[in-house]
Amino acid sequence: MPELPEVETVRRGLAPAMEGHTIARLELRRADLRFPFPADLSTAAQGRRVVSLGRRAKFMTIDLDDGAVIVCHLGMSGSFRVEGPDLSDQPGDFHHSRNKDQRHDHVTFHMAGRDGEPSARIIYNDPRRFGYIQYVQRVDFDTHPSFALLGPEPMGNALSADYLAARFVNRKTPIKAALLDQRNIAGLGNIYVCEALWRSGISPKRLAGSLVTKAGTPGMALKRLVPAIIDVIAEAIEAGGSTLRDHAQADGTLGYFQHRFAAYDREGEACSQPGCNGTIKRIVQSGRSTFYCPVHQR
DNA sequence: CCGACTACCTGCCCGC
DNA sequence: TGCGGGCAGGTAGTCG
Repeated sequence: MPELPEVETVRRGLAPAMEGHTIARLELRRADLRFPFPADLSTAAQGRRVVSLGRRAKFMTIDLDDGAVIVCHLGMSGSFRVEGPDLSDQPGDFHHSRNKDQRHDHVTFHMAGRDGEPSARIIYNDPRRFGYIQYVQRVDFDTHPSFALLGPEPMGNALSADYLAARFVNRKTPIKAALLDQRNIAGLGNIYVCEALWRSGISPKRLAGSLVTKAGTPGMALKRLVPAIIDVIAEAIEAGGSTLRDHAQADGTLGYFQHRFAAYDREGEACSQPGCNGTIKRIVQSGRSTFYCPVHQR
């Protein structure tokens, strides 16, 4: 699930329970996820106050009061939920997760408020364990190997048609793959790439370089693509936020908003682009499903 | 250097 | 009802 909008939704949902609170204990219930946990992570985090929750691309960042940052990537199946502080003791506790298999609860942040009393538990669940946690110093973040090569944020000032033209010129990879490459633009995943291409009427099979003119400037399609990316991400964050509020009340689980996508997972359905009589098709590119309309995406 | 493929892991859904 | 195959929102490593 987690692409940029989902991570942002998770960040917003966790902020009230973490920002300004102290990590009384960081419980690691296994030695690794995708990678081993950083050595001494629990010790380093214990007693630290969370200054702020942030996000870079699909990474959520937990800034601590000593200048360190705990960086979380949710992989394919990672999610967080908020419990407590003591609701699990209540009979018929509806806050207890009904949808998550607790065998896959791998990490728990035991939080405490300013008074030192337990305030909440932030639980990371990840069945496939493709997620991972890193521990870096804030001053090193931008030059850290894991983050230095990340492209611009879709919602940031650095993203422009001119920028993408410079990245895509002469590139022979399909635009679908180019947009999934986090070095070109950071935060998009399979769903939102499909959606942005559908909105901008660009075939996912088109080579990235074909969106750039001979003069090296953005072609018309590339000029459409940038606002399509910005809009679809902004709308997804908005939708995630609204659904998050509902879900937080239901069972405390964060980050699984449901959205009706225009192309993704709609194989065989009529294209909903006004005036288009196409049918959504599924193809495989680089081993991953692409959904698109062959009629209006050229 | 570039692009495609594979592996990592579990759960779920579908067809037989 | 059980079982095998395919597929899933991501990315790092390998291979040609």
